[in-house]
Parts: sequence; C-alpha cells; structure tokens
Amino acid sequence: MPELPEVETIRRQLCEAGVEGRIIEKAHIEWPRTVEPLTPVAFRKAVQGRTLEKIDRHGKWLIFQLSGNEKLLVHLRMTGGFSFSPGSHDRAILHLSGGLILYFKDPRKFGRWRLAASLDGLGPDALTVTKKDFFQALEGKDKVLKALLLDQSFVAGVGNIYADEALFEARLDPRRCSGTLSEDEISKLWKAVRKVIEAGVRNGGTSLGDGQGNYVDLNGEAGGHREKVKVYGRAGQPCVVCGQPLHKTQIAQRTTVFCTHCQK
DNA sequence: GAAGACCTGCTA
DNA sequence: TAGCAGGTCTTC
Repeated sequence: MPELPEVETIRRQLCEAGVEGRIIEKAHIEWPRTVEPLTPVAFRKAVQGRTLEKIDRHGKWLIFQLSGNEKLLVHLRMTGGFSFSPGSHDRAILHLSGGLILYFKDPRKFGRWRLAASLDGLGPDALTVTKKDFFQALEGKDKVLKALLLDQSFVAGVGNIYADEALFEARLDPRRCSGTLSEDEISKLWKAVRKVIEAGVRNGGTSLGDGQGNYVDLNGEAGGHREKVKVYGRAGQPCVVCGQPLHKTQIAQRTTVFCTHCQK
C-alpha cells in the first residue's frame, strides 16, 4: 500500500492528532507476528510506560522515538495503516495517555513493528535526497533502472507506483542499466524522483482502485494523488504525452508500465 | 535473477 | 476460481 508519500501523510496526521508526548499506557498485540522477533508479552513489557516523544520517518519506515533512547520502527508493508477507531483488521493497539487509542490495521498482516536503537541499511530519503547524494548513491551500481529505484539501500522510499512515475517523468526506459546513464540523464532521474515524491506528499498520497489494500489516511480519506498518476495502472491507455498505448511488462518481478515511444 | 513465502480480499 | 495487489525476505 504505502510508499514514502503515504507514510509521510500518516506521520503528519499522527503529529497533528497530538500523538507526540503521550505515554503508552497499554499495548495489545492481536497478531503476534507483527512484533516478531519479540513475543507479544515481551513487546508489551518493553513499551508500556514509555513516552512517544517524537515521530520521524525514513523512507517507508515510521520511527517512533521512545523515552529511554529506543525506537519503535513501523513498516506498513502492503496494507498497514493507522486509525483512531477500531475496525476488523486491527493487529496492534496502543492505549495512550489522555484516552487516545491508536489502532494499527493491516488486512494482509505483512506489517512489522520493531524495537531497535537505529535503522540501518537504507539509502538517503527520497523526499530530501540531494543531487550530490543521489550521484554518490549511484556510484558503483549497475542495475536495471526499475530495480535500482526499488532498492531501498540506494534511495529509501520509492515503491512500485513512484518508480514507474519517476522513470516516465525522466523519460527513461525502465529496462535501461544505470551504468549506461549520462550525467545529464542521472540528473534528470534525480529531479524526477524528487518531483514525483514531493507531488505525492503534497497531494496526500496515492490510492488506486477500490481494493482492500487501498490506501486511506487516518481520516479514512483516499489520497488525492490518484488523478495525477501518468503511467502506473494505466497499461493500454494512451500516453499523456504522445498518445501511444502504454506498455505493461514485468521487471524485477514487479508489474511495470511505461511508454516505449517516450522513454528511451 | 527468479521463484517462493508471508497473507487477505477484491476483480475478472 | 484464478489472478492480482502499494513490500520485503529467504532460498535456490
């Protein structure tokens, strides 16, 4: 479900709702694997009584800074999300001071909560990555562009929707290898990643179709980015630039849509 | 690389 | 009923 813009939208809404500064009075884990490798009992003991001091994000990870210099790291994977009201897919529940209850809903049960001192193995955040850091992250990498953008150790936060959108924006063929890019093309790709991710955040994230994994924010609102998507989910429909039907294929085991005429 | 695993529920 | 989904990890 969520890529960086959806996670960032959720983060901002949690902050606006005043989650920061509250104490975790009780934690209930409904689906034990959510907190693996800890058991629900161990997890509960570890977080109860701690304060949720600050909510940060890096790539697709939400980072709840806890008192005691520990972090609760949350990855929503495909269908995770938060709500302040109960539902039928609640996998973990935090009772916060002041009577606020935070429900973690995750129909497909892929989402993960981890306790750790740090988050590692991730490249620079896609929302803020500088041109210099983008070039540096690319050094020594020779990968098919679609796979490169999905690689969280390269740049963190890009998923299947925004990878296809960024490659269209940069007019680059997703099958190209990064080693063949000119400096100008790398620069275009950097600009494109920043542009599509920023647009996604501005619009409150993307939601597509009406499926159960469909992204909705904490207020149950669908992301406004849906209409802005130019290639993802538009296979067979006309390219917004040249009018040719968009091509669908599989790259790196992921459905990929692009324009064979515009993207070189 | 590619395929399977982890999961549920919607669409064709 | 088969196929598909915004993600990542493990195992050929």
